[in-house]
Amino acid sequence: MADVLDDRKKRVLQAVIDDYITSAEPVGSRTLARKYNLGVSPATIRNEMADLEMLGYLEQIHTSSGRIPSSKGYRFYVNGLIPPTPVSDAERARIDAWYRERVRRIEEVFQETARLISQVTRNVSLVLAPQMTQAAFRCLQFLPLDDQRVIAVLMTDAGFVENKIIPMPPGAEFEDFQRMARVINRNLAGHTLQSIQRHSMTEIRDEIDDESLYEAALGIINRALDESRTERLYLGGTTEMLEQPEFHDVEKVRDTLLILEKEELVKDILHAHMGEGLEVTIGQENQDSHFKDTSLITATYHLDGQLLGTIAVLGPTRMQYAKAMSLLEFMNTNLTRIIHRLSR
Amino acid sequence: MADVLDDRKKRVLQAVIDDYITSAEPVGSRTLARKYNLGVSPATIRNEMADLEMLGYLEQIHTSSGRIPSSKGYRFYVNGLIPPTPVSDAERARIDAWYRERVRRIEEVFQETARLISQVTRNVSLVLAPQMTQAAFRCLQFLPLDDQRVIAVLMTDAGFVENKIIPMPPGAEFEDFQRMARVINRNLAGHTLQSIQRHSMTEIRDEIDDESLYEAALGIINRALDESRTERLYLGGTTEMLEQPEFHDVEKVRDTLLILEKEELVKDILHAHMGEGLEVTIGQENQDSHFKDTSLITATYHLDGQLLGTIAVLGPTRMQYAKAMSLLEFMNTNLTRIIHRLSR
DNA sequence: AGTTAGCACTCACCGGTTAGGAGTGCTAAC
DNA sequence: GTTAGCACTCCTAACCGGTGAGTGCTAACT
Repeated sequence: MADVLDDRKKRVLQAVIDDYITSAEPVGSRTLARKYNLGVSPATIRNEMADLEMLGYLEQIHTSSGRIPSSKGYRFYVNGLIPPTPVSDAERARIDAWYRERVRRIEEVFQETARLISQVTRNVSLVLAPQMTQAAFRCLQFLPLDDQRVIAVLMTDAGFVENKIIPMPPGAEFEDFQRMARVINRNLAGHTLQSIQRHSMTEIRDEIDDESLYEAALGIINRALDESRTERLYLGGTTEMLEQPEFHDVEKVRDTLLILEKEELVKDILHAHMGEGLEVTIGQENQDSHFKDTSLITATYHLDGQLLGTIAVLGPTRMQYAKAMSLLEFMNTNLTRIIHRLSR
Repeated sequence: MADVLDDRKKRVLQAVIDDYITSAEPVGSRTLARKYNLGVSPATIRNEMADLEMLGYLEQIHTSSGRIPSSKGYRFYVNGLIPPTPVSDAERARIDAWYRERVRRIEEVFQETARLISQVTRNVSLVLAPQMTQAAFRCLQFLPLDDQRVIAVLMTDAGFVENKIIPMPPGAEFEDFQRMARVINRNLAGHTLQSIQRHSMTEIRDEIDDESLYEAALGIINRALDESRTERLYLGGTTEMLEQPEFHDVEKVRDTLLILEKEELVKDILHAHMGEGLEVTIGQENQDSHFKDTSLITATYHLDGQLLGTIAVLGPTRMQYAKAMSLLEFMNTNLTRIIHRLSR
């Protein structure tokens, strides 16, 4: 593998990619010579570009059109050529303001994060809220609503609260609910929601005499479990997407949106990329055939070392990688901070 | 005003609209004669169409293209010509199944209703969830979370529950919160959220000695008030929209989506149409210039005679009015039922 | 009088052709 | 190794004539 590009080839490749990312047009030797002072003539650049194409870093739609970067080209760019683009102070301020202004409750964080990312990157963003299965059961309490109903409130360690209105079984007293709460709390406290399965529940069943009471408690716990099992996916920026010339064709837009609507599919894809920190998947590298000409940048974030979720940007392979990557990296740490602030 | 169309003119107008609604193509005299047995020759129909154009019910893009209905034409159609299209049993079943399968909690009703409407009508749907200002305060309760935090739970009559985690002020005991809850509940029970203003709150303030305790209680009540004041808007079917030939141009799609993203604007428009039952606004009739070639069908629904919200369909003027109208009418009554079922 | 057939006319919508331009690869000179 | 020159490719936009759907008008028919 002669994958060691000499310095000038790197400079040319970088110039091609930088230019194509902003212009979305195939870029030719003349343009490069004019806009980027590479110190050589168009003819020389042509030779270099021919070499780069031979090596697979560039592609040509047809003879006599400029070159565009291939997936391999972008890959090389992302791995080494990418210019450092820290999130500017202005942008940090904007992000802070955004959260301060819009996010009141923990549930809103994810949707707003999605909006924010798509606004800044002008691309579709995906936010996978953390699964709660690792969260610990803290306690279950009942509150009297009226003579026929009680409200069950379930809390987890991470500060998430779930509530449900339960009709009181005939003949039952509020006292009964409180007794049951004590039994349940004694048995389940500290367990992760995941580990609370039929197993622990049957033990509790034995302790509770009234069948319908037990059913009611089971209801809320199952609901909390459901909630914890189904991680939520938030999308943003489907409008931003339309600004990209790649999506000037309605067919493409529709295809992409239809995919994005298949929540399970999208979740699976994001799961596949869940790992340490930032991951960039470029065009061809995508397993899913629908994403062969889009790139996906994912970043996994942690909450209290256990819960984890993913934030991502999806866009055409011609994407502002530098900007998107640094933004995700920044949001990654930021998100943890925001959530902590809110759950206090 | 010679707006009294003779019977044949009505039949021709209806045929033109019916055909255009399904085909999206300007419709000519020959087509009409072939597909709808009007009992006359194309030439006669041509004369009738010329008359209808003169009267403003039809329009022509250019000489020698068929005619398309004008706003006035649609208006006449909606007011009198529209064929009765009750929601079919199959569709009712589908709707029922949809709710049963997807809606677990009251908060989900609105989003799912939006999805459902857009699925059936293949157009954008809008659902304005009811304002809670008319809901009555029922009670506020506190639950211990740990030694530093309590959970405040606020309930309203309609069965909506709001919760917030509150850090315990230093030196305060859980007992203090319970005492405060009693004071608050005594003072506010039965009041509508709207009527709970600084007025009633100052009275409470006098009864509560600890400043920071009072602040905490104020926090949750204000939050509930905020929640009740900001009605939520749910959108559905932005993907469906793309299927309509009217939106085969990305520019149009983007324009429309950008408008729809301006939540306040959309809410205002919906408010303007809040009234009794079904309202249809066609193309030109829309105040907002952005909607000059779209139609909006709105339906106001009531909850317990007080809370009210709106469900709506937004689409090109060429829209299946009959279907959309009957669907909204059906959903209108259905929604009330579903919400009642859930809040029990 | 109302209806219909016939006909000339309009105009969007093709398929094919052409001119222009951007860009390349190659060759030969520097 | 670099560059100027040049022939070549191929996309794009504009032009053009034929086709067809549809109209309006007129004259004939019932």
